[in-house]
Amino acid sequence: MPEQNGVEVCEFLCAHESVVAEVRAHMPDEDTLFELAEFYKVFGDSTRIRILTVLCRHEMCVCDLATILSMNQSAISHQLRILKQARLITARREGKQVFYSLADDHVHHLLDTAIEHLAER
Amino acid sequence: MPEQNGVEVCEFLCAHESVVAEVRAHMPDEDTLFELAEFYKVFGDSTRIRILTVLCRHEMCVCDLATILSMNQSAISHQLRILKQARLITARREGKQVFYSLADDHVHHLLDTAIEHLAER
DNA sequence: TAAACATATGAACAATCATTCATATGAAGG
DNA sequence: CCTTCATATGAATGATTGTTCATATGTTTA
Repeated sequence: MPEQNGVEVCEFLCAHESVVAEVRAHMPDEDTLFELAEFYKVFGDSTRIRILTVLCRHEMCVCDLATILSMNQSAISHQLRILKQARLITARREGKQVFYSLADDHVHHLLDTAIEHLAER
Repeated sequence: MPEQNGVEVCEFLCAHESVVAEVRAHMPDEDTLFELAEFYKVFGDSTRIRILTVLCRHEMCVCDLATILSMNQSAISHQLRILKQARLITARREGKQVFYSLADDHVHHLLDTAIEHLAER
């Protein structure tokens, strides 16, 4: 049994009191952790990952994205909106078309390392 | 209008053919991108992020986690299973209790940088 | 071995979310 | 202006998922 200041067994809910207290004191605030989860959630969809991967190579208009990913225009537009709200991509209108690209090098780098990481597995 | 090998307007679905062809040729395969999305999906839930944040500081048994996060034991157990399947955490049984901890330093580092990154915003 | 305790798990439910369909907005060209 | 084309968006739908409840598994102790 690991001892933590002599407290080793459950009290009410089996709490190792001192450890619980210590961890609680150092927890980042709820809002930050929620935001963090929301940020990851955006990456947690294969359509959005595919869009980002494409934009990693080249800026792209909506219908080209739809062609490449074999999905209809509406679905792509909806996902682009989510990516834009998360500030991962930016839009540039040129006549009738709208060209999307990665928001900054940081997103680019984030994607590159993620793909590398997967390749290593 | 940006020109791509002279093709600048939509054909069937407004495709800038050469760019589409070039991007298609360099796309990582679907399975890899799907896996990547699945990986991020695990981080895309605030309960799981909170669990990981706690384990970042200290290994922890299930009921202590439940206490800290003010959730019932079953909910925690379900989420721990998901984190374990994703190889983000490992379990160590000690008598009646099971202690969970981060799988390796890589996960630890990944979390630290993520929280840092959010703080900067 | 029976009881108590910590954890795991299956089923059910509610909530969230991605996609589709229909339609609206906004720009270019006749 | 009216039409055509590219994109955006609201509503509806089907699928996925987090949590809860009830219960099972596995371990210790009386």
